[in-house]
Amino acid sequence: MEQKCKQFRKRNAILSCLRSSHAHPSAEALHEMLQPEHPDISLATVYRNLSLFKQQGIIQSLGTVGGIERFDGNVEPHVHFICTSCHAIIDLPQIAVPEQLRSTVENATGGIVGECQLSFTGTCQSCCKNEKTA
Amino acid sequence: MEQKCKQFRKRNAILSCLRSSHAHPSAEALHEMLQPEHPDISLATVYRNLSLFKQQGIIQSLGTVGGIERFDGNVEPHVHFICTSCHAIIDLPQIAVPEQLRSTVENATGGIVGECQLSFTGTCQSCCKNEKTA
DNA sequence: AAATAAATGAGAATTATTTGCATTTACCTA
DNA sequence: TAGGTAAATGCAAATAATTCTCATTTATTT
Repeated sequence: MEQKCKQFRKRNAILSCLRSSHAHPSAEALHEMLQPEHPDISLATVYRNLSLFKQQGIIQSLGTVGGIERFDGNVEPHVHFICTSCHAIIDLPQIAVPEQLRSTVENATGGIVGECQLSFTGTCQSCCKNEKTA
Repeated sequence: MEQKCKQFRKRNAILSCLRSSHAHPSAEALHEMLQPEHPDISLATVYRNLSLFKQQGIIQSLGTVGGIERFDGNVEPHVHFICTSCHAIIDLPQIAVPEQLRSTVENATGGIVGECQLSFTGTCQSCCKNEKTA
């Protein structure tokens, strides 16, 4: 069956792939995830569109982990746990982002606050296990 | 006057330069800061030693800002404000890092938490002013 | 259907960081 | 103090993630 709306097919594929992932993928990981359904999307297009989405504020960058930029399709403020061993990024929805500090920061700096990022780094459960057995 | 201990002269110079800076410099910025006193330190040595210090836990990486890694000689947990316009990083000692959440995170993930990073991104005071006049 | 504008693929270019290797420097011991 | 060993460094080449160029394709508008 043919898709009705052909506009931005690849662009939409990239966005919905990111949004449906909980892995906070890199551009390359996203590209690989798209392969089965869209083997004709080039890596450059993934990068280009991620850039665009970021600029539009419909996705967020979590910064680099192990030298590679990671993305999140969920722009609601939420906390992350980052495993420094396997570079997994896990959401921590049970913890609140201290958004109320926003005005404190603005008063302290005289600037304007956009985002607030709270993250914990460490060793994830499965990497802890592997360390034991190793 | 000759320095008494010649051991690790360059290494120590790099570390104390980072420690005495409030700018959270990149490797290259640090290299430039060292030029007047130590024009013979190569950029590779700066990178190498920063890597070492990080591994030893005596400095911390703040991740990349604008694609460039930034370092902090202060390993005490503290909050940062990052200007997305000029890439300045400012300490916010008046705000507490929610260290007590550490155990909550460990319970939620089953992993082990090392660091806790809280940062705010936005536009700093001087960049706000420049936007107005521009 | 033609014209215009936007999106994409492929690969080259860019650039921060890392690495190999020869050299220098510091330390230790006889 | 001289000689041997290990660590640290400079330089330049290598690496690798990301960006850019440009020709081509795809969509939209008239």
